[in-house]
Amino acid sequence: MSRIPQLELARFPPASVLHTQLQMHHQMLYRQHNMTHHHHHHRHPAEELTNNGWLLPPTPGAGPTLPGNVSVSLQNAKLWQQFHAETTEMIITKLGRRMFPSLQLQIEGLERRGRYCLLLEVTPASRRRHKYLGGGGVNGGSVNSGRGWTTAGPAEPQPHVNRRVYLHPDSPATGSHWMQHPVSFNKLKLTNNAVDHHSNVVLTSMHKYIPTVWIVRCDDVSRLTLLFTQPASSFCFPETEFIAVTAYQNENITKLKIDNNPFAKGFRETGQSRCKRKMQSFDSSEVDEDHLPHHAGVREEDDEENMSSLESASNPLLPQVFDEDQRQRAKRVASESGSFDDSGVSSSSSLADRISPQFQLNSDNNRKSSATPAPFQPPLHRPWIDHEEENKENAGDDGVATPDSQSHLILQNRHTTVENNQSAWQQYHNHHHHHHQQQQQQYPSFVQPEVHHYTRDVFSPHHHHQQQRQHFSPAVEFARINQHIQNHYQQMHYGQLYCSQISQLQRLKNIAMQFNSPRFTPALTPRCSDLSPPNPILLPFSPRVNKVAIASQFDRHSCPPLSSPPSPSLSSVASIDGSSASS
Amino acid sequence: MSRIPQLELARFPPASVLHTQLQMHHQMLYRQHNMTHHHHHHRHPAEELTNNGWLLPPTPGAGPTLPGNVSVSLQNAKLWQQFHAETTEMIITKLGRRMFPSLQLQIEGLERRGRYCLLLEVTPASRRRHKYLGGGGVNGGSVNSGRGWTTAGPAEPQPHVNRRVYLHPDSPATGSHWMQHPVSFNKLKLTNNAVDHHSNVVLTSMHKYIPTVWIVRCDDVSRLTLLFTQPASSFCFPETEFIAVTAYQNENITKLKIDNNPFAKGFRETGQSRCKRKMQSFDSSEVDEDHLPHHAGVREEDDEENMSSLESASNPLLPQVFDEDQRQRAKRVASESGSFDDSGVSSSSSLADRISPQFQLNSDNNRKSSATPAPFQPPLHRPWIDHEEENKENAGDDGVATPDSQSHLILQNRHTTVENNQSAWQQYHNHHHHHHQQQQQQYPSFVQPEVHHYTRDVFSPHHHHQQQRQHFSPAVEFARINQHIQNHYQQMHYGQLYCSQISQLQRLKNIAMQFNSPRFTPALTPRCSDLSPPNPILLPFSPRVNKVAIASQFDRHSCPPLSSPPSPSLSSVASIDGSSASS
DNA sequence: GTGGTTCTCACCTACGTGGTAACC
DNA sequence: CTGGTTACCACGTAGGTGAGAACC
Repeated sequence: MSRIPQLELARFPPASVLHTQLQMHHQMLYRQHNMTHHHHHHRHPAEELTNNGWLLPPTPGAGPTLPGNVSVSLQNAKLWQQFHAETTEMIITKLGRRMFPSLQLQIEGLERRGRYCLLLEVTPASRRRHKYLGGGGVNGGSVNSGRGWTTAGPAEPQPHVNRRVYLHPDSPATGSHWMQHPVSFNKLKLTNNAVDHHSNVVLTSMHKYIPTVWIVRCDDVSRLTLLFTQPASSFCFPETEFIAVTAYQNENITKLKIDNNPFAKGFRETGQSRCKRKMQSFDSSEVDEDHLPHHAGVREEDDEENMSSLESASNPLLPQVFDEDQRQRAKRVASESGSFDDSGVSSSSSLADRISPQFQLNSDNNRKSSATPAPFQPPLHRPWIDHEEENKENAGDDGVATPDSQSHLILQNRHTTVENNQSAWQQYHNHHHHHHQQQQQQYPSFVQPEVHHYTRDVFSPHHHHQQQRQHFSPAVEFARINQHIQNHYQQMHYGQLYCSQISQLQRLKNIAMQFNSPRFTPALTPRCSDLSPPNPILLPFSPRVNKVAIASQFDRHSCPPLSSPPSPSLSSVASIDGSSASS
Repeated sequence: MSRIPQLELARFPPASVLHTQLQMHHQMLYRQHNMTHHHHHHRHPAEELTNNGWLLPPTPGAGPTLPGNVSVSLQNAKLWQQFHAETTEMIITKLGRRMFPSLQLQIEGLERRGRYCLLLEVTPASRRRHKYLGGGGVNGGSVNSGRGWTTAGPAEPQPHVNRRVYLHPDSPATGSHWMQHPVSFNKLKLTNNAVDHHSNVVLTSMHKYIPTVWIVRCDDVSRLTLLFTQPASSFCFPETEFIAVTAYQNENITKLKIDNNPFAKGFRETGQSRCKRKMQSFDSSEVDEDHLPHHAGVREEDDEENMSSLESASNPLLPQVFDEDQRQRAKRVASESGSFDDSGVSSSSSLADRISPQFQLNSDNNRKSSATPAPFQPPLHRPWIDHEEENKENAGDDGVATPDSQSHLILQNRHTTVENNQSAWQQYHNHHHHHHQQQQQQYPSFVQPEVHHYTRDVFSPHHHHQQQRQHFSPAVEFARINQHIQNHYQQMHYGQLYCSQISQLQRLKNIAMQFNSPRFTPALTPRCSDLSPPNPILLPFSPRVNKVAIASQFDRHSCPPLSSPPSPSLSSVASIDGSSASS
């Protein structure tokens, strides 16, 4: 671990700076939800700042008052930071693969009797395609110069938001429910199957993403038809950024996964696994298939992680050892049948604290070596991208941000017509032809008209890397979510989604269709994710697993100042305090 | 199978005859939901028939109009009938055990956009305790005279309704959702743990029950506080009656379970199970532990059932063999991760049709032999029962039916005070002392005041065995359900229940508490379940697995005539038609 | 000892892992 | 050929079975 830091390319996206303005813009959008077609073509939401409506309380009768402070903290932040130090990778498969470090959040500040929906949007975190260099180790040798992630050309068009969003199965639930115990998103699955019918999040391989959690208040069920008038907050944690891959590139990531994911215990070196992992292959890449002893430095890590793996060993006497409440509390973190996942991990971290603190507590030291991304790689030859770009302009996108625009968050509102979407879909179809991806028979049913309207987004990746930020979601955000849910509902069954939510969002969808789909498409900062700040922003993270991370204000009446949004480093520092930091 | 029919005691409970009156009574209750305390002390609901309010349409603005016809059919009726021919037994354990033939229902007639809750209440189906004679086979011999289920004394006090009710995890959902695919209750678990915290259904061993499905309309979420004003229908299927046991008594039941439940494949004789089952022990009960060859007659059954077991063998190529939609449809019946369960069984039935039709199609022929129950067994010495009966009267129960009253359905409304419930709880506590059941440390927390009000019922078993019947649930029915849900919600977590439901029912609970818990406690017909009719009422069942069973009208404005409720045999005959029979 | 309950076990389903090789 | 994707596999976790012994 301490041997390769300067080769790893851990990236810390700087936060988008005008998040507060976006927030205001959203609020204004909500006030204008008069079911009539209206369009905003402001390239800069700063134009909306003169609207002082956002300082007013909610429209009378629009719902109960908001809670004062809502804070979200990443329970398994330490584990995420370990992965982030190596540039997290997440496997995506056709049938869907879970994220291994799953988002496990401790939520505070909600109204106990209020009702909320929790959503996780996997937001594109880079405008660039990514590439791993020197992955296999063509020649044996401990130097491994040039290994790491670089960028390669512009990003491919991303699936629409409603294909990248996941509604927490408990939604909607009371604030008491969400705050009672950590909320786990471990059931979420990532896929690269564009026609996925399982409500999995559809991503593109070799692209960078960051999970974004949405908390949407939907308290008064009698007012669910006006759900988009309800406030919502979004939270994301920089250390949860990851690159979607179909096969692991960095073997250190593989090692971390094996040593921390209980489902991968079969590959741990402690156990009698059928085939020893291909780890420690940096000295001899062709002979490593045997049970070669490895260097002492690497063994240190193995030992500590093997120790941690013991933490999640199954104990058949558990039901007898613990009393009922304890069992439930333990199961609570594991989230139903979802394996120990990170709960075993969190305990493993505390165990490893005692054994090898330099790995657990000095992850920032390791992270100081993350550097040297190549901001402008020659783009790969992907003609469908160029083709896409051409037609994108033909589709009448009037709010698309320029590729290298500053980190302004731009609201984009288009006249979304069936024709436009059809052409976009056709391009998508061609794109798949280029990629030789499967052309499945479900595809025609997927292009049914109602799916048309909200299933394709012509490359407008969202990006809001700020912690401690909140804003209100526009109507179409939920219309897309609804579409996603609707697909899932009709295709899936007794699974993770529940019709209560569907029925509620169905109404919203109908309204939002009259709304004619204004878009929420903030532009990206130029290579926001490809340029790592010299000072790692994760440094101030607390060493404790619990109550690490992010806190956020959640009060409409006391929004942060518009003119001076906190810098990324500031918001990261605020996360040190653990809860309800006000900066 | 054809060798032992005269020894089996399959029972077919005659339907309660005054179900229609109960229906009217319920409707009247709904009109009186004025949030004030009001009490009905009518021992015979016939007194309510003069109230013509039930013929009126719903109170204006009380909700959308009802759908015309709602029909529910038992998808896996054939499997249930196989078990019912041997008197179905269900294992109950401390931690909860699934029902093996689980209720899998095809629902029709709902409004696609309407919202409904589905609940399963495991209703006591007998006033008697039950006992199996000659279970182990004390002496080897193929005669086995006297084997079978008999009754032994009165039933023990039953857990309260809210401990015997299970909310389908999908609730609430749209009619479209419920009708889109069969609804499976395979996640339901039965327990004998009176202090169960897992929302399992609490039953008493050696007692007879029948599952009752409730469909409750909760369409307008803005009116959920008046949920009990919404209409509800209940359906039950006589062949789903079962006796709760802690260990199987009838080895033929064991055989059926092993041969049809995929999770019990390890005990099938086809496979190389570690220990061959103790089946075919009727000729040599002490030597049967070995791999004895058995009679040809029995082998016929084994062959057909082993063949059927092949149907549910796992196919690793399934994702490739089926397309996406087919895979989902197949998984749909299996209900998420709930094993093949009866879906493999339904196919096995069709397979067995070709091989041994006399077992599949002529189950009524087998059933003609079910007979000779002992209607008046000398009651066992169970002093806590007598103690319970004594205090039951002291508790001020003015609406309790006499033990041998006719099959009138009696609505019981009591001044439910905390004192009364406390005494009832104390008796329950004593009862458990007598039985040497576990006194767990959760017990004190379970007796918290709010739990007090709705968790104890002083022996008022419900009984409505009619098919094709529908009635409206009173407020307290849902208050109890809500209590059940509330317990589950606080004790469980990411599991089967969802806070949407809890939040909605929480409001109802608060209202229902002002309502002061009127009770819905129809009396039982004398030995309704212990006396089998000479002609098996299951005879008219359709041989097809799909669309067998029950249909029911669901229209407030066209209720069945009051004076002449259909006889049990009539309603059973109506089930032949498969759908929307009008008796 | 009897009758019923509980615990443990081997065996199964279901599914989450990364490795591997085939595939394109 | 390269680089990325896919299918399959052994090996885990998690949990649903009845048998059988232990228990009361």
